[in-house]
Amino acid sequence: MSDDALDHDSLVPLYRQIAARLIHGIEHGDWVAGKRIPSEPTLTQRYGVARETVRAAVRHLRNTGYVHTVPKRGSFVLDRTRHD
Amino acid sequence: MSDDALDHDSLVPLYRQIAARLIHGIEHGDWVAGKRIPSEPTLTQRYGVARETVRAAVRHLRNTGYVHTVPKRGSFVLDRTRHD
DNA sequence: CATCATTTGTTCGTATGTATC
DNA sequence: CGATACATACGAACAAATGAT
Repeated sequence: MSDDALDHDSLVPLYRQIAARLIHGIEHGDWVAGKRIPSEPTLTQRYGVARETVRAAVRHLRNTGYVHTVPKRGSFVLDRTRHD
Repeated sequence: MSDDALDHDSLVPLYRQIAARLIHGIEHGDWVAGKRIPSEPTLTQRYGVARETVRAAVRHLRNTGYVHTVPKRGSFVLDRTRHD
């Protein structure tokens, strides 16, 4: 499930690569609407990057309407059915 | 209160323009001795510049004795009354 | 009710690479 | 070349709310 290693030499920033994997996972149904995506520490460890990088990725998901973040709770997948 | 947009075409570097605004704010009493000036992220957003640029501005304030910076806490206005 | 682990928020320090003037 | 500026990324530390036990 998109668990290939990140390409540290790519022109695509790490945070974008991670965002792409998360989006893929969401659209693939790994996490459905209302469910929480992995926490920052979890993603940090999974991808072997700094927390800031993970946060940038999640921020991207938030900005693109894939998730909403609840402080101290996590980021939850949004229902995109009405976002066409 | 010095909230005009920065002049990206000026001969005066952006970090100096930001420093000037901060100094103006300090001397104007926006932040008194002991109080913290806005954080780097806040200033970054407020002025629409890179963090490095903000850091250069704050470094200038530090070098000129306006503030002292505490790692992970912020930059605090110094009491300049006895610096004549 | 108290305690503890989890989780996101915030903040400064540092480094690298790129681009421009 | 040096100064300025942006983007990305890692590190470290503490705060504060939440939820489970």
